[in-house]
Amino acid sequence: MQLYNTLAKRVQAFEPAENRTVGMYVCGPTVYDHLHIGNVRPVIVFSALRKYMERFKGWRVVYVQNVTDVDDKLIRRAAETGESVDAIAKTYTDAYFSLLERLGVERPSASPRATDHVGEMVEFISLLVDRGYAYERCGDVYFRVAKVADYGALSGRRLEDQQAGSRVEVGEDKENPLDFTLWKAAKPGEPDWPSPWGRGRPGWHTECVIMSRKYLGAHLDIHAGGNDLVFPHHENEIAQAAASSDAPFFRFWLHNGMLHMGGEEMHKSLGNFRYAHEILAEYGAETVGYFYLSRHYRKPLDYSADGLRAAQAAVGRVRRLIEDIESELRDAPGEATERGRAFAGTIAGYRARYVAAMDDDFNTVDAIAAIHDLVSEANRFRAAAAGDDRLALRDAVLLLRELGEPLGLFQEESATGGSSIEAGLVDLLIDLRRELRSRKAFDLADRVRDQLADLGVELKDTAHGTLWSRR
RNA sequence: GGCGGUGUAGCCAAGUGGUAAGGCAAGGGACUGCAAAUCCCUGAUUCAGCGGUUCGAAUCCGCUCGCCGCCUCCA
Repeated sequence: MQLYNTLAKRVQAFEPAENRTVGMYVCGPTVYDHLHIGNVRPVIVFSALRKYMERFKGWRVVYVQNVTDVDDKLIRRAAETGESVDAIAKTYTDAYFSLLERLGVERPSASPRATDHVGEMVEFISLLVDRGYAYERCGDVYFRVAKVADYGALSGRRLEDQQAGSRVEVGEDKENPLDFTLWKAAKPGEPDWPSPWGRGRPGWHTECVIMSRKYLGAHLDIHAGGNDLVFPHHENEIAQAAASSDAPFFRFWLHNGMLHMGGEEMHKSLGNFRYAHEILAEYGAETVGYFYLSRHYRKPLDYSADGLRAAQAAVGRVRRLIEDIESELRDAPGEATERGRAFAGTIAGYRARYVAAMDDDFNTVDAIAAIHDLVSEANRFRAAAAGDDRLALRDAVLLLRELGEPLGLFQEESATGGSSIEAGLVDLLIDLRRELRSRKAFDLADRVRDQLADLGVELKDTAHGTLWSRR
């Protein structure tokens, strides 16, 4: 498949480096608060990419996502609330995993925490100091940016330009304003660890270098995150990797666009944000997922209640088809007819379109369009076909579920199947109601339908029987 | 100042040289005891504006205008 590589600044063919195994590292949360709906975009997008690679490309994906559990924001939060940094980190790490579950997103293969790797980071920083790429000032250690020949290659900027118009404060004791902190001397009361430069804590950029190498080994295929991380975070990772070893670092760098609200980028500091768990509770995982994936992942996405409502309606259209067909045909016996086989051949074309779209820089928007065209095709067949020809509609449902799977869509079980008491009772009422309708006792028949609706069960009378679904 | 993104129907949104996908909303018709759903029909002579290249441009080039971002912690 083809993916846009920020490092190359163009779309390139992507293949796993070896053994059909893809190593993917996605920058994870700093656990000082709940995620807002902007933070959740890379979570949804890149886990969908992961699933697509697993299900449709036949690759094994090792998906590593760090948890940053020590940094300035956590320390500030601790000072504000009186809780310990550890307690805050635990609270929001748990909240994060709970959110993943409610989003229907698979857990990462590994979720290494920064605080579990401080020793390794100290060793790493020592190596950089030994090699002349880092220097100590008053207990802080800085990375010497000017020593890396192609610093700025990822973000497309040159050191000289940055210095000219830079807003960076020169203060501190940096040799160069762009030198970044590898190790911070601890102030009293802050979490700290021993190091050759005194007690302190690691800077942010180092953990990803250590952890990606440790957990992905040779499979440094893809490093992903929001495009606000291109500079300085990812640039600084690359610089450290180059300074520490000649071994190659990540080949592909993928970046998602920012979520906007009211035309501006969403930020905690701007106050224009909504918590992800609140939106999720309001609309459900399927609608939220559809909303994100109906816009190309590299472009900015504007949050809006209208957009979520449109997503909800669009998802409903597909789900209705699935529910109706399963309600009508799930237990129907019979073999595929000739006309049914022709239909199955037709819908295979939509699968091909979906794959082509997904392979083209993960164009979920076109992939979803193919799904909608498949739904239209199936609806037309459904409106026209009779008898055993209709059995082929089950193939459409299987295909919809297959195509929806990487996207986290259309996986929910219909309520109609199985042998639950509920299903049995609804079937019984439908049976009785059919009798009422045949005797033109429409007032009673309507009462059954209305009262079932109040209970959350929707009845639909069609030429092929009465169908039901749960609302 | 440096670097980058973006502007497509009422709304959302694909499409980067071959003659405008898809969704939502809206209107008309069919079907239906009614309802819901579904089907059919209705939409951009046109892709911010102007100019250029080309047999051909939403797509390439130039200029103008609007909006957003990175260069500082940030998904």
